[in-house]
Amino acid sequence: MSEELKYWYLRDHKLFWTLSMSQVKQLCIITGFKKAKKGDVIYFSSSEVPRIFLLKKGNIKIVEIDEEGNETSKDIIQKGDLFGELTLESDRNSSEYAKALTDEVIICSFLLSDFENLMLQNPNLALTYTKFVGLKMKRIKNSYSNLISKDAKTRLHTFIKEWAEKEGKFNGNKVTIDNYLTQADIAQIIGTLRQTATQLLNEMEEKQLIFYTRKEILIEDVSML
Amino acid sequence: MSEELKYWYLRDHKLFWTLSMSQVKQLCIITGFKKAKKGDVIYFSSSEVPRIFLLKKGNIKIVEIDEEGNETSKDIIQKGDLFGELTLESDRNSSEYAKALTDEVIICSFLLSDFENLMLQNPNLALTYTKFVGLKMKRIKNSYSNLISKDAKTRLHTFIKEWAEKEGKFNGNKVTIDNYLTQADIAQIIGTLRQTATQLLNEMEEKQLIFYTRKEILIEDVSML
DNA sequence: TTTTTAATGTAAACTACCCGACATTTTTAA
DNA sequence: TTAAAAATGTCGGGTAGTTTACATTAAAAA
Repeated sequence: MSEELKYWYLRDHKLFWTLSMSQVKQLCIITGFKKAKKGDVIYFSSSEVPRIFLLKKGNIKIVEIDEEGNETSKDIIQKGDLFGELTLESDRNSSEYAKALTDEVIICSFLLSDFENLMLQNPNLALTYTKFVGLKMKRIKNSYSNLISKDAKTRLHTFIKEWAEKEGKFNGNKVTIDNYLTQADIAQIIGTLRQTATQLLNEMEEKQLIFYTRKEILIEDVSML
Repeated sequence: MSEELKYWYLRDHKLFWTLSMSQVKQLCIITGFKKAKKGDVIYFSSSEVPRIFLLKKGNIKIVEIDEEGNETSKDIIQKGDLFGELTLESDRNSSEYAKALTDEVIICSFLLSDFENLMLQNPNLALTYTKFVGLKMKRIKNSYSNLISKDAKTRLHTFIKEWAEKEGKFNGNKVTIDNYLTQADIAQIIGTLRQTATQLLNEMEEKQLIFYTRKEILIEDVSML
């Protein structure tokens, strides 16, 4: 991949707007790129040096495995999101990996240490980055309080509504979402069983609220959710 | 309060170690202090300018009120913790306030804008702060995934164990925690009903795992939780 | 195309937890 | 010291959601 292209991959991300061209190029030098297809597993919290990743295209999910080998979806990462050692602390004893959810996934990454150096040289970047992490935290907190106070149906409705707002193609009140998640994925996100999610989705379909296929989700009227 | 005292209040916090004396004093000039007694309500996300708060002494909880007037504990803040507009973005439409949980609470605060300026002047502070926020996010994420995958009993055990590790006085395997939470508070933190929490706590007491009073919690053997 | 694997659909038994209701104890305020 | 308020204890009845188990359908792989 050409240096120029790398440059633009980073440059058009909000986080790096405050940087000068030469500073972005400095990051570019140490930047890695990865392409992946649907289903591919991407390791990132491996034995290598800690990195920060930036999802340029497609969608991935972060999966964690516990001692017994059970997989749990920890997070869904969307285009433009950062992931990896966001806390700027490497975390040895976590066994996470990423899995591509869409056909073409492009991830670029840079070394944590290089990023830190750049932040030291450019405090504005640190500020922007903190706001970035902060926003993410706010979102997590939000779904957190959703989880403890609302029932599964409400959680599903909220999730679909948010998904639609983030990625849906609007057409009046109708929205089409490109569905790259399985019902098992959705279930994990809203914190319930796959069977419960299936049941609820079918219930919504009966009520003509949505039309679910493996390729896309059609919402008749977002305001009804 | 003397300028000198203010200085030390800030100075002994990890976050400000990298700052020179004059820089801390710069923050001090615009710093506010508040003392509160148990039960006192402290407003912070009010109509004023956005601030960052630092809890110097005691414990407080962050409470949110929804449209119907229901109170929910959102967070427990411990000595040394930062709270407020951590995301560096002011959040207008949230109606949160803090409530003192312990007898003597000391909070100091500074303006978000002043803090930002200081971060721009001192990249090291920016980096430290970023790590601080990142750590907080990691903790939240952790309890989040606890909430969806574990049952109430496990959640309670995990909570008490973490609490003990953070604040308990160890004596071999025995730990004493200064108990400033009501069972209702604990219930909200672990995302269950007050009655359920009471039941589980009594169950633990029957099994001689803990001894619960309103003043303190005695854990016979932390490794048993 | 056929085979294999993954995703979705369905349903009964079971249970952890919620919900309401009230009693008792402790703390705070009068 | 007494009255009021807050915190804790206890107990069923109800149910949302889990668990287990298997059937059907769609998508990859052979």
